[in-house]
Parts: sequence; structure tokens; C-alpha cells
Amino acid sequence: MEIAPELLAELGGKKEPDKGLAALSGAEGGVVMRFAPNPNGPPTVGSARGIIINSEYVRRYGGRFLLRFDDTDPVNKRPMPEAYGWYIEDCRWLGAVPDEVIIASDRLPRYYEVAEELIKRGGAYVCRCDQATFKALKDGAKPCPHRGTSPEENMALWGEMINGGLGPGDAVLRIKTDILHKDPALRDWAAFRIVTADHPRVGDRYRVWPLLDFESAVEDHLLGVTHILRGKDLMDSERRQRYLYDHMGWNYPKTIHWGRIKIHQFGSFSTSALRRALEAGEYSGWDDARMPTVRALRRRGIRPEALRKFIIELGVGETDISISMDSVYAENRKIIDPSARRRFFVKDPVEMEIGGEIPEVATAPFHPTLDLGLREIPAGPKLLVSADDLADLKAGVRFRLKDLCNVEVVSTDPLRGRVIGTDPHQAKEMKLRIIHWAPPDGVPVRVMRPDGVDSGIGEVGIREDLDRIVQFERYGFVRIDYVSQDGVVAYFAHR
RNA sequence: GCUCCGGUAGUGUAGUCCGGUCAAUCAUUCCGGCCUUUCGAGCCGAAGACCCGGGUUCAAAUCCCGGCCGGAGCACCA
Repeated sequence: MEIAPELLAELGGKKEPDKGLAALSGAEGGVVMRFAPNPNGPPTVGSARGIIINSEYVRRYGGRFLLRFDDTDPVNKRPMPEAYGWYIEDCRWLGAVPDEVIIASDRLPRYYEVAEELIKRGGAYVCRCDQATFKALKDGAKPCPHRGTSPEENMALWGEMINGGLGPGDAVLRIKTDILHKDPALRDWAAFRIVTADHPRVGDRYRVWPLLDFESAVEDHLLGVTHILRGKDLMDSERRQRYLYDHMGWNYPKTIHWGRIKIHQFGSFSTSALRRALEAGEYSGWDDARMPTVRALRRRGIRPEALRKFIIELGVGETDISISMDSVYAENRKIIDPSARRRFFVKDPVEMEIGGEIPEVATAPFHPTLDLGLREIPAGPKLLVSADDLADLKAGVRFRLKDLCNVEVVSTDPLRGRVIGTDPHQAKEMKLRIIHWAPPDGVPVRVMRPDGVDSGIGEVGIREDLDRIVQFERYGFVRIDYVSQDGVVAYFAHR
């Protein structure tokens, strides 16, 4: 009996309207979304999530994707001048070219205007309590003595903050919320403080700097952001910022939160912690094969499409997640396999002397199933095989040297063998195991892996594959990173 | 201490708002088989989950209450 195909199609079509990413409410007319990092290091896998999801929504609904640098702390989270460019570069690589780049440290005068308006409206006041005093009052739901200061007086004090009459720690500008709010985290939060340290971009031009909740809230309004995607650690920010929006008569954007992300292969990391480790000499650079940065993945031969697919499938849940790179690797493998040339790389090589009629050269395909052409590998009576393949080798054991010949082990110490044939079909009939090999005068190769460094010898043709992603047969996919007279450096992607 | 979130297979994820079609989706991982001159790719198959306890209801993964577990905020950091 035949089932009507149109019915099946109807059933199938019903269940998957939005595979991957959930629909955004209120996005039908287009969206404006931003990714707002602090440029105190290069983008990590966590940043990639922000870049990819935001830009993906913009792609889906139409609108604008903004990259905004929230670089308003010259001290604790001091921006790195190079990092601004790194973000733009990595966004581009991830297929998320920003429609506009905004740098908060360029826009202090706008923030001052909003601050002054808030003061005039009685929505902000200059607080001269020291930090501990204010905390005690706040925790007790008591207003501080400065809360009732008149707008005129506040404006004068604000002027002193800006012109130097007040020093660091002497005063902050607070946003008036509800001092009786049941959540102490929301009571009268600080919007500006005095910082006299130089800022890497604007030097000592300003001495009053906004804090994140103020800067972010004001920018989101100024830029017309419609939807904010942020970590759930910033859930209170929305509640705090709504007070500012109410004072100003603005409408708050829609918000979506996501939980913390932890990656098995990298553990938990923060840019600040990575920066310390790097400065302590634990890594060779931000693109060290062990780093959870976008640039490290790129160097290893991970393709942006694999990362995109992976991250979009993760979605935006509020639960904290602990994920494995395995899914990224699986995606990547599918992408690179068809175009990755096959090469022989012998890890921890051991010399083997082979008697009999050994071919002078092996001709091997660059790909087992697709026509990527052929390569020639010089062979001879002395060849290298990997120590890994020698573990249970005994005299009398037979195996095939891939694409070359079938041999029988004569002795293991020293390692000797003799040719028993060249026909691959013979090997198949005899069910021989197949191992790869390299000529003794091959090219030295070092493989930089997330879990260490492997060294060995590879076929010389690897020299031609600079910047290509290749598969070292029976070893894994790597990107050829560096080629010199002395040898080759490869970065390991995955098996 | 105060406050706020969350809890579906090993790992993620769909479904939860508007209870039934969920004996619960998809991916990855693991296991088995096929194929292959790679331990890669491909193909076939299998295993695996609604945190616990009450309640509402004809019916609960979905609604309510309590508990347990996990995370976060309470900075002159982002």
C-alpha cells in the first residue's frame, strides 16, 4: 500500500519551522542587534557565540549587526589596543561583518549629556559616601545623605567631578531607583566614577568614566538596538537599567539571556585569566594550539562554517552548559574531508630495513575516493615506520606498507623485513593490516596539538601544502602552518 | 544573609508559553555490521532522558505547591 506523499510532506513540514535558532518575538520588521565585548584580549569561543547568534538573527530578520567596544575601564579591564582589530578580523572570518563599529571611549560626551539630563530630572545624584558606607546603607534599605540633594547642587558637584575639584573615590554619580526594592542589587546603582588613569585610546582626556550599566543602557538606546542577547549574569542589569529608561522616557529593548558555557577540552576560562597565563609564558601566543580563541581554531584548520553550525545548534538556553568540541570537530571533518590531501606523517619514526625487490617509488592518490590527483613518494630499502605500529610486531608478522608493498617481519631488533609482494589485492586476501611509512630523508614535522607536541618525519610533498588543511593518514587532520629548510610545523585540528 | 534564574539520554538540543497527536526530536558520543590499500569519509543498525514528591485534570515533560541540585547578582569590573 502506498501512502500519499503529500500527506507525509504535510506531517513532516509541521514540526520544524525554525530548526536551530528559536524565533525572536517582535523581530518581523527587522532587528538591530549588537555584540559588545571588552577588547581586553582576542575573541574566544564564547565570543564566537555572541558574534554568530547576533549576526545570524540579523541575517534572518534583516536589519543591522553592530560591533560595540565597551572599553570604559582603563584600569581593571584595561583594553588592548590590538584587540579592537582582532575582533573585526574574527567577525569577518566568522561571516559576520559588522554594519557599524562603535567604540564607547569615543563617545563620552554623549554619556555626559544624558547624565546631565538625568540630574536635571532628579533621576541621578552625586553620592559622596565611601564604598563601604554606601553598601551598609543600601543593604539596610536606607537612603544615603546625598540622595535628597537638589538638581542644581548635583549639577555643581558633577561639574567638580569633571573639572577635577573631586578626586578618585571622592564621589560617584548614582541612578535613583527604589531604595526599598527587595533586591538589594537594584538599589541606587553607580553610573559614573572618577578614574584618572590613562586610557589606551583616549589618554587622559576624561577623568569621569561611565560604568557598564550606564554605558550599555545609553548606547543601546542611542543605537536603536531592538534585541539584546546577553549572559544571564547580567539579568540584574536589565532591571537596573530600566530605572534609567524610565527616568528618560525610553523603551527598553527585548532581552534574551543565555547561561555560562564551559568546554570540556578547555575547561572554564576568562579572557583575563588567559591573559595572565599568556604573560606568565604558559602559551606561545593567543593562537597557541591550546588556546580557546577563535584565532587558535583558525590556525588549527577549523572552518568558520563548522563553528557557525555548531553554535547555532547550541541555541540560546538559560541553562549553563558544558559542551564538547567533538561536535565542532565532526562538523569540520565533513567540511574539510573532500578537499584535504592525504599525506604520510610518521610519528616517532623507527627505521626498518627491507630486503627484496622494493619499488623505488610509491604512487598514491591524494584522496581515497575523490579524484584529487596522485602523488609520488620515493621509497627504498630503508624506510621509517611509527613506533606506535610496532608495539605487537613479531618476526613472521606480515603487513602492508600502504601504497607500496607487502612485507614480512624478519626481525624486530634491529627491525628488518622482506618484500613478499606488491599487489594490494594479495594484501586484502591475506587480511594484512595496513600501516603508513616515510622515506628516511623525508621532511621533519612537528605537530602542535591542544594536548602537546608530536614530532616525526613526513613525505616531502608536505612542503607544498603550506596553509592547506591536509590529512595525515591514520593520524588526523592538520593545517600546515610553517615550512622552512629545517622542516614543517603543522597545527592539529582533530582526528 | 538578601535576591534572581535554571534542571529532557554521556554531551548539547526540540517540545514547556496555548496540557492530549511525546511509548518524546535532531546532532554528537559510545557499541555492532557493511564498505574502504587510513584508525578518515560514506552506508546500515542498536543503546540511551522528561531531578524528586505531592496537587489540579478524563489526561502533565508541559499548569500549581514543596523539596533537592546547579548557576548568577548584591563593585567606584565587563
